[in-house]
Amino acid sequence: MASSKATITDVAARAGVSIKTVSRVMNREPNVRARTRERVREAAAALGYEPNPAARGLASRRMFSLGLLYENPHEFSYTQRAFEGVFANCASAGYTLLLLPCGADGGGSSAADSALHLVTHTRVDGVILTAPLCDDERVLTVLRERDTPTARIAPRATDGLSCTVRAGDRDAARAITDHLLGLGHQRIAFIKGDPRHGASAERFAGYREGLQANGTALDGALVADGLFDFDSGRRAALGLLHLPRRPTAIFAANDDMAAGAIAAAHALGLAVPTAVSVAGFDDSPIAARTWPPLCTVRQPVFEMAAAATGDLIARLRGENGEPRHRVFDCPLVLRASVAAPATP
Amino acid sequence: MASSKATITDVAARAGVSIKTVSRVMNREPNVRARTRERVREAAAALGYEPNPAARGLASRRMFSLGLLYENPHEFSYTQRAFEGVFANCASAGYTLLLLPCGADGGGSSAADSALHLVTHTRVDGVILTAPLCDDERVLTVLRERDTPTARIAPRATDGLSCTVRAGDRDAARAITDHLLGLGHQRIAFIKGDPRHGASAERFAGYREGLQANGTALDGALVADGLFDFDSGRRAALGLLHLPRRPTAIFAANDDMAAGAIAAAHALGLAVPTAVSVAGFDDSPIAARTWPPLCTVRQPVFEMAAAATGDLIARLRGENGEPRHRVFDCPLVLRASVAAPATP
DNA sequence: CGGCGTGTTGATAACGCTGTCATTCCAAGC
DNA sequence: GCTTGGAATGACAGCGTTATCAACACGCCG
Repeated sequence: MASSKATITDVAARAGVSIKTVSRVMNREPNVRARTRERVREAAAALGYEPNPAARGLASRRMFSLGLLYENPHEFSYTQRAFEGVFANCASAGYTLLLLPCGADGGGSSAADSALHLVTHTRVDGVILTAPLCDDERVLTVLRERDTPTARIAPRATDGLSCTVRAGDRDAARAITDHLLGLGHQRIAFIKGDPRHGASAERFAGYREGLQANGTALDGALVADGLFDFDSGRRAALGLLHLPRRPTAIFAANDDMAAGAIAAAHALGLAVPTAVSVAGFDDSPIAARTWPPLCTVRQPVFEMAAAATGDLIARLRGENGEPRHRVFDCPLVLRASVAAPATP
Repeated sequence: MASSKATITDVAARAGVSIKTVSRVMNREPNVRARTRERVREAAAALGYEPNPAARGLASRRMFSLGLLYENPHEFSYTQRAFEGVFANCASAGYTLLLLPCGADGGGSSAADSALHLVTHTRVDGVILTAPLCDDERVLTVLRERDTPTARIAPRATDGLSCTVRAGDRDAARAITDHLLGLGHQRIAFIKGDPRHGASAERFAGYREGLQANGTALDGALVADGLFDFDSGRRAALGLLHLPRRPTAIFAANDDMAAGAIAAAHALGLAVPTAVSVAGFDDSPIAARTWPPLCTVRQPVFEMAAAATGDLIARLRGENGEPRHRVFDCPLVLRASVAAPATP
C-alpha cells in the first residue's frame, strides 16, 4: 500500500491545509489547532507519507544525522568485522553507511519495522542484510516492495534478486571433521548452531558427510543443540562430557560455543586437548584467546562483507545484470585445542 | 580556510563556466574538455568546495548511502557496545547514524582526514568521538573550525566545548587494587594500557593510590607496558612471571590484556588463581570466557555512549547551555581469577 | 465600538543540486 | 565555402522541504 511517492503536497491536499501546516505537524511545532493536527496526521497516515530527508536537509540546513568516529579496535567480533568490510567498500565508492541494529529479542515485527524505517524514512539506495535477518521473509518483502537493491551476507539460499555472499560452510565443516577423524578420533560430538541461521544446517551437513565418508555412524547422542553463544556451548558440552561413553572430540558450530566447551572441560577437570579435543568455526577473536587456543576454520568475514557491498554498489550503478552470488573458502586453522586422542 | 559555504555557483563563477559544467566535473561525467575540467577542479579546490549531499540527493533522487541491518550479536566488543549505545539514542531522537572508522595504523593524518570528510562531505549535525581519537588535536581542530557540536567518549580531559562522558577509571582501578590488597597480596603487578588513551594514566594512578594508601611501596619492576591488546598483555605477563620474586597478582589495565596474562600463566604451568591471581578492567565479553573467568570492573559502555549521544542531541536542539560532563561508576565484578595468595 | 495582542494559517521564496534539452563549437567531408 | 554530426556547454525547470513574513481570526481591553 501507499507507494512511497506521497509528498507533503499530497498530504496537504488531502487534509485541506497548506503544506506549511503539514510541515508544522510533522515537526511537532506548536501553534497548530488540535483538530487540524489530527486531520493532517490522518492524511499522512493514509498516504503512508514519510518526509524526504534530502529535501528536509536542504531546506533546513540540518541533516538529522550524527557521525561516529572510531579507531579500529583490537578486538573484532563477527559483526564488527562485517562492518569494517562493508565500510571499506562504501568509502571508496563515495557511499555513506547507515547503521541499523534490529532488536533480536523484540518479539515480532521489529526487524521488519527496522527495514521499513531504513527504506522509507532514511531513503537509502540499498540495504545490506546479515544473517539471520537476510532470511526474514517480512524484511525481504518490505525491500522487494520498495524495489530496494539488497545484498545478503550468509543467507540460507540465493533468490535471484539480491546479491549474496556466504562461506563454504559445508566444506569447511567437513574439513574439520576429516581432520579430527584423521587424528584417530572415533567419537566426535557436534554442537549445532542457531537454527535460524542457514549456516547452522550447512555446518551440520558437513560434519555428517565427513563421518559418512569415513564409514563412521552418526551417533545421535553425540549431537547437541546450541545457539551460537558461549553459554549454550558450555551447557551442551557439559551434557556431552557426562555421557557414559564420553566423546574424545567436540566440534562446535562456532568459536563462541567452542570456547564454552573448553570452559566446560576445565570445569570438569578434563584437560584440553589431552582428555578431549575441541574445535570451533569462524576464527573469531575468542579463538586465539582461549586456553589452549582453538583449532577452527577461518571465515573471511571482512572480505565477504566487502564483496557483498561492492556487488551491491555495482548493481546500484547498473553495472551488471544478474546479481552475483559468491562463496568463500574457509581454510583450516590448526591450533592446540585439537590433538590425537589418548590411546586407552 | 574556505568557510564551508562555497556552493556550486561560486565554483562556476570562479571557473568561468556554468554550474552544469561544474556538476559534470564533480560527478566525473564524460564530455568535458580536459582544460575545462582542470579549471573547474582548481576553482573547487581553491574554494574548498564540497557538494551538498542533501541537494544532490534531492535533485538526483539518490542518497549515496547504504543501510546495514544487523541483529544484536552475542559477542559485543567495547566498540560495538558503544555503537549500540549511540544508536539507541539516535533512533529515539529521529537521528540517523553514520559510521566512520579511522585507520589506526594510517601514518599521519588519516584520523583528521576522516573527521574532515565526515563534516564537509557528509554534513552531519554532530560528531561523536571515541578514545583515543577524542584527544587528537587535529581532529578537534577540524571540528571546532566547522563549529560542529561534538561529544567525546573517554577523553583525557574536558574542554568546555564538547560534551564528555568517561568512566571513573581511577576509582575503579583503586577498587581492584584494594580488593587484591585486602586478600593479602603483597606483590601486585600492573600492566599499563595504551598511553594514547587518557584512561591508561588514570587506571595506573588508581593502582598507585591503592598501594600508597596501604603503605605498600610501588615496585617499578612490577609495572609493565602494554597496548590494551591480548598479545601485549601476554608478553608483559610472561616478563612479570619470570621475575626472581614473582608477583602473586597481576592487574591488567583491560580485560584483553588480562586474558593474555592468563594465557601466559597457563603457558608457564602456573595455575590461576592458585599460583597467581589476575584481574582485568572493562568487563568485556572476553572476561566471562577465560578460564578461570576474569575478576574485573564493569565499564558501562552502552550507558556511557547513550548518555554522550543524548547530551549531544540536546545541544543540537539548543536545550542546554553548558556541555555536560559525566563520570560513570565501574562496579567491581568478582570472578574466579582472583583469590587470596597461597601462604608460602 | 475601535484597536490590539495572541494564536493560527498560508503564499511564496529560498535551499543547492541534477536532468532535460537547446545551443554552440569544431573538425571532417564534399 | 558550406554542410554535417558529434562533442562540449549552458539555460532553466524542477526536486520536496523549511523559513519568512504577511494575513487572518478571535477575544480582550479601553
